[in-house]
Amino acid sequence: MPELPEVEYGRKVAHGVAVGRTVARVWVADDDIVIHGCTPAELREALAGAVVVGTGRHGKHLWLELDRRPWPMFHFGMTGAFRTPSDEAIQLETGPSVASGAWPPRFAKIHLWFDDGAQLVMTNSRRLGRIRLRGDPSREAPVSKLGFDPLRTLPRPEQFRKLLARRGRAKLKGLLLDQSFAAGVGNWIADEVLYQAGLDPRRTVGSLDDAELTRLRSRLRGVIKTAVRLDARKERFPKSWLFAHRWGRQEGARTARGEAIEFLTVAGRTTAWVPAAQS
DNA sequence: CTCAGTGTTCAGTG
DNA sequence: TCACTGAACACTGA
Repeated sequence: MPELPEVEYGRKVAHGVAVGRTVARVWVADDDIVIHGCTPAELREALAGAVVVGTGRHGKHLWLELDRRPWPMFHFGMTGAFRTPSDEAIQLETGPSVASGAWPPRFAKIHLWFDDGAQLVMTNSRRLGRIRLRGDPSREAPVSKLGFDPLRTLPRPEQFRKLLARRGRAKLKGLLLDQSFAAGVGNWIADEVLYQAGLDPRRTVGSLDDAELTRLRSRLRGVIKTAVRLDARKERFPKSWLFAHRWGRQEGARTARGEAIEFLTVAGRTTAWVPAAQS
């Protein structure tokens, strides 16, 4: 479920392992779905011998900055993660190979060795992730087509209002999931934000009054900041959140406050919400 | 065996 | 033009 906080954690892992180091060895999977728009050989050549000088992220995309172009960029899709040999840390991938701590992990798509012996692997079991090469990731598609990144550049209230003015007919859930509006929000963040803001996911943007609009913006920031601060470790998320109680679509599921959780399909996605708290 | 669920894109509809 | 729906993508795990 990599949404913005999980991807930001991936960036942090990559930053710690790679920045300031030279790529000593590269292995790339023979996978022409995940390796997208270039060949495995081109990806290897771009990386081999390069110095990693930084990392970047926008929404759910992240990339390594090298001392030469092009740069590799990564999207985890529904199941990807960055792994290191020692990380019992965050398990974005699930399954027996992860539990067993096998190294290199199953579903490895790219494996980097650095000059100090550190390693970094991107896994992607369901192959909806992508690895691309870009001359300037932040200024080219797909990143250039995305909206604001709520962690780095959440618009001021006035600008936020302007962005919403053009989307009056959109449902709130659909708006939040639209990557050209807010990059990095996925299904659980959208539901969490709407729960905390007390808004029905089926409401339209145009129906919001000023107070509701302020709550939406403020909870968007709050949920993402908290999840990022906790390194996307879900077991550490506040128990007051909808998050901990929504999984499994359990009949009779309730929040920590005892409110009934119900499920809908909105904007094509399973939506958990709390009728007693959202209107 | 079936099916839900993750994120994204695209074709078709209103 | 905008937004929605459903399908497709690939795969695991319940």
